[in-house]
Amino acid sequence: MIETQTFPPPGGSPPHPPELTDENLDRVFFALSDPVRRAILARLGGGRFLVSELAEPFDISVQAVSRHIQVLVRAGLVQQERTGRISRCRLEVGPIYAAAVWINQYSEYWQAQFDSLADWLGKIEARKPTPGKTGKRTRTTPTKTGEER
Amino acid sequence: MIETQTFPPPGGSPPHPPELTDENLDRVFFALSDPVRRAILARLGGGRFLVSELAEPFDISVQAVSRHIQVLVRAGLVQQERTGRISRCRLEVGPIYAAAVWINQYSEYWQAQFDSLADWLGKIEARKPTPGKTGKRTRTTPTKTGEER
DNA sequence: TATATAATCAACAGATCGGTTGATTGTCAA
DNA sequence: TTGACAATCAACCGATCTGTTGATTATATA
Repeated sequence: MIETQTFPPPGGSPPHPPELTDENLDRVFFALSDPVRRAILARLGGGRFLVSELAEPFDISVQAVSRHIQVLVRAGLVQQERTGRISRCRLEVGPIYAAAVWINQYSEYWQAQFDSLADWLGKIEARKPTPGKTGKRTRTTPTKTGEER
Repeated sequence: MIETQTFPPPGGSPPHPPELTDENLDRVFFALSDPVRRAILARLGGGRFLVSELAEPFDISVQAVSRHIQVLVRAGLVQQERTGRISRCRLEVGPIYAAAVWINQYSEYWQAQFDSLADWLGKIEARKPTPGKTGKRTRTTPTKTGEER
């Protein structure tokens, strides 16, 4: 049996990028796996927003967006500051940074095939829009009862 | 309403890192959100493995692992070569690269707080183990019926 | 040929996800 | 005080997720 491995962050070092525990990675990657949540993060890249403001672009209820935000909060990707009846949300990039660290474990494998990330990022810099927005919810993970057999 | 945005890859450019469509990102991030699947990817970093070999370290059935692998295949992270009754699995890093590209959209936000990714990666280089292994399945996304109220 | 093996398919169970509507809580303002 | 508003809670529904066991398919092999 493979044992749990927590991949500790380096000694004293920067502020505090979250630890790369399995649980943290689960929550972060899961939070990123939904287009609505990614769109919310993209909005939050531009500053702070109320829940109602974040909900406005979507066709779903405010309650549904509120729960998406809670998923982001549990993943550490969003922090909420409650003042009175309003709740202002802001982006917290630490977990994204942690995810980047995890992903870059595989950079050695793609270096053979692709440009270094920096190179490709440099190439797309020119046409770079604001971070990814999204559209309708179209369930993307196929149904369990197989379709390609 | 925010419209779907596909963030096309640059002109001719490298081999073919998968497009950053919402659907692709959904599948890739979802595939990465499970510790068993991440452990399988880590194993596959070391070469090609049979399904039965990949299943061996886990406490779950071969069938369950087979379905995890199918999730990885649908995300484009694993390719299977069937020869006879055996199916050899290998890592495909294109989608991980694509995920890295998406994540690096946020690098501008973490540059203020943290080291550049390259810097931190350099720091942990010394203690770098093989990519993340995992342990038991402990559902990490909490139950819907709220706990913090 | 008969049998063991690799892998998947199929059906099921229990938990979770993502949406809904309605109620509740708490704050602001007329 | 009363009412509007921001946000969450709560219960529900249908679909999906992850595991199970048993059957099936297809290939090796004794």
